[in-house]
Amino acid sequence: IFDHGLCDSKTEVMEKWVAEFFLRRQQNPRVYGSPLLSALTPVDSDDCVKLKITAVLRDISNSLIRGTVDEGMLDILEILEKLMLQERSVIMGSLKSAYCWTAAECTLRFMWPVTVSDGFFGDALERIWKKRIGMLKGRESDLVSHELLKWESDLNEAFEEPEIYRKIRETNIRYNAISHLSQLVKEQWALLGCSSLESEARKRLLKRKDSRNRGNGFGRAGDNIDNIGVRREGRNGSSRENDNDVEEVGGVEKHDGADKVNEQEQEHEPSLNKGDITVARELKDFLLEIQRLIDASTRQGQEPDDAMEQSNDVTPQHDEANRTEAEDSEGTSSSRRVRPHLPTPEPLNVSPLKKVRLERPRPRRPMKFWTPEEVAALREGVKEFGKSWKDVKNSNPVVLADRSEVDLKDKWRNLFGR
DNA sequence: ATAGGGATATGC
DNA sequence: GCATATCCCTAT
Repeated sequence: IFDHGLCDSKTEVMEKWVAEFFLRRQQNPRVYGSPLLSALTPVDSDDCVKLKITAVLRDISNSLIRGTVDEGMLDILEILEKLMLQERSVIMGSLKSAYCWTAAECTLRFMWPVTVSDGFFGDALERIWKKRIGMLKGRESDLVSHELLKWESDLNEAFEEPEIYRKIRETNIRYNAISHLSQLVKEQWALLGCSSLESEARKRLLKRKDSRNRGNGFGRAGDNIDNIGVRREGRNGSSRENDNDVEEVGGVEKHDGADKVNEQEQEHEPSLNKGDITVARELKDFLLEIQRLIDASTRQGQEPDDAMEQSNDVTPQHDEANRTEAEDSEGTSSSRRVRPHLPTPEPLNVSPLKKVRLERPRPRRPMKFWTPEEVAALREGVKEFGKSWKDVKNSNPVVLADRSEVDLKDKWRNLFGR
């Protein structure tokens, strides 16, 4: 930072980088995007939009981890849409679908009573579909998709027709909402690419390499460098969820064997490699230390520490790694790494010698003939999605509520097959 | 997840 | 008994 003469705004830059670091850490569902951002000094530059998107994605991920899909999620999705508009990028299909199914799920929550009149379904329709989505329509938002309009009409119908109400009530909307949201998050993380810290590290690494090469008389063309940087950013960014950033800085050179241009050069410069890894490791230790402090101050009165450690981190490997490194940085200054101890896995019972059926065969589901309406829905669906029965069912979940994907396939077979 | 074979229900 | 529709099981 100092080298780049950014002293004036150095706090801001630092804050942004640290914020970005925390927001991108997957194993940390205790960091909340919007509060973290609002705690920072307000800056409104272009890269700030990127940071805001990162914060929004963190919030969505957190909600998904907790398993909550509520109207707060709709708020977040609307914010994401606005941010995308600011970035002048297109509103993607995944965002539209996610919004649509989330809205449906939010309405479904109020359909727990058996009949319409007993509950708050009417209120939900009013609040979510009339007011909220009415606003979207008002500003001609791209979030208003065909899918969304279809749901709107289906739900309005359900208000009048008890039969349709029942069918929607029994549809597993939640599953669809969650998968669309996951898909959205995945796409967006990929689109964001690598973190500021990481791209800065790459820039400086390449710069150093370049100056060395010139000294050695290799003389790689200068324009090469930018190309390499850009290309890598794209590729890495799209193939990755969000990992620990610092680790990546250290690993930039290590797990990068695919890039032929650099492969040979690396072997000639082991010292550069080593230095960078050391710096990255130190930085990581510092950040872990900071995080440990934050955790200690936010976790008061929530749960006993031990339980926290185990329940919050998703994978046991990460858990172990974090703990040992944290101990290193606070305890003795030796760089000795403690081997993780993992429990011996339970042996799986996979003997193929005998396949016994423990459960008695299930009673056959009562037969129901296909109504012309259902057949029409099936035809429409196949016209649009082909033989992707999952999509066909989703294209009209209300009419096809009583039919499984296999049923659709079977019906199509006896309509046109063989 | 999907395709195909097969079992069971329905209608004549 | 036969044809057709629906539902179930399982290999890919």
